[in-house]
Amino acid sequence: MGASYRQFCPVAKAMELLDERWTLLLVRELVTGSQRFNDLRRGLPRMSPSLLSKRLHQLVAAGIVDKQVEGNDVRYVLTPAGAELRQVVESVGTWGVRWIGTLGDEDLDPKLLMWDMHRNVDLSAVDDPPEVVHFVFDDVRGRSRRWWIVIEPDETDVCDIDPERPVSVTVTSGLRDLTRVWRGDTTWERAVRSGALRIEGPTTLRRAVPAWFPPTGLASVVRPA
Amino acid sequence: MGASYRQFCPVAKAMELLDERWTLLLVRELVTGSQRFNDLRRGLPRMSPSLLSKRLHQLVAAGIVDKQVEGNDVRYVLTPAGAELRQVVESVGTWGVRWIGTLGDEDLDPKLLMWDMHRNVDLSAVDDPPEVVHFVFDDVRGRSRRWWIVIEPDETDVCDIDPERPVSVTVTSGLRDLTRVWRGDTTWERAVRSGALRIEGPTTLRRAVPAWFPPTGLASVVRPA
DNA sequence: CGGTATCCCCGTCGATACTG
DNA sequence: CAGTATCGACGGGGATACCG
Repeated sequence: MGASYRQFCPVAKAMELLDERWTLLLVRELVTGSQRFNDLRRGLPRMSPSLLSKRLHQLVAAGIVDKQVEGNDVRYVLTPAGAELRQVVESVGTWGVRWIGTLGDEDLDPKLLMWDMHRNVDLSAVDDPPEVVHFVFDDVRGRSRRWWIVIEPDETDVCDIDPERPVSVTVTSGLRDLTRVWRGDTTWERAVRSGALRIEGPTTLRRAVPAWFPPTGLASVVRPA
Repeated sequence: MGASYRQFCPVAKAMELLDERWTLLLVRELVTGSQRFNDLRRGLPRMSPSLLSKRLHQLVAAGIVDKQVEGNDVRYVLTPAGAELRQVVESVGTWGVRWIGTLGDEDLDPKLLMWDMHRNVDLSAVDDPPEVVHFVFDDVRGRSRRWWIVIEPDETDVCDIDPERPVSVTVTSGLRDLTRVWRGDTTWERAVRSGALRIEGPTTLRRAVPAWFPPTGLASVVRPA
């Protein structure tokens, strides 16, 4: 646990927990719905497993997370106290999206982007699954250049190796461009229009893609003029 | 500035700034209205001046604070971006007051309590200033035992030495008891009724005291059942 | 899959003193 | 009042390897 501020103020008491590195991002993952250790890791790829383990213990000790073990199955679930941290995550995210527009190159991560997009696919918007969306980042070299998001009727997977299934649509762009679309800094439409992003495939499907990856909560936050 | 999380997520980008120790408490002070270096210090007594200086520089660099110098007069004022952090401070405080009820002895601080109370006096509720409220913490020894809050028509001061002015009301309690009242963990009325807190003076004034120190925003947050 | 164990470095923070 | 200077300790956390 972080050092005490020695203040009775509720903000101080809360921050003793929340100002530790990674803690609120872990809560964000839990709020998003991840419950398993390795799913949490995927959302926090730069966090070491030992630190993740430590933070989970701290959150359990603080009454924010409940560790539910059933045989081999381990799940970390937010308690009522933890669930209310959603308001904190949202207010922080809203502020961040409004006032920190600039992303450094080191903030861009294809794997993380694909992981986040795939878990937010709107299955109800996909008329005729399965669909396979192939992403190509034309400014990335190596294994992270090409990705496939496979949308089944009731689940979605992401692959970094060719699943060898018929591709419905191919999306080609710079990594930063798709990231900005996903964050809501711009729209699919504007990105396509400007040439930053290309969608290839049958017209109906091309038009449907944006609906499969709908703006998440923070993406629709109004930006300052 | 804190280390990068290497994530495009707005929550991560925001927390790179906000998860550093003391930062959000400093923002809280600015949101509360303090603008001068030494006033900020009073609200953050355990923060070293060099660290306060460093954090202010960081906030200025981040576009959250504007340093306004006019001759000898230096003021730190929130920018529009900084002002919007009020939502973050409030959501964190709301969560804290609801889910972290337990205060350690080390969280209690008479000087900080008096500083916070004196700056939140509701002058409009004081019918016939000046009034002098004398506080006695019967479980504290030494210089921090006795305090005076002097309410003038248009300003309020706090003293730890006898101002030698006629005392209107004397409030006697344990340090924890008054802290809990001020935080809204209990009410003036309940504290008096239980005997934890004693108010002495003319009846009219005794009855008026709670209105002079009205519950601040967080104090009125509903607690979980 | 679901974690522990270890190890060491580097940076933060705290304390204190001091200046214009 | 409004800060800067210095300095040392400590421990957080990053990396990596490993276990059940």
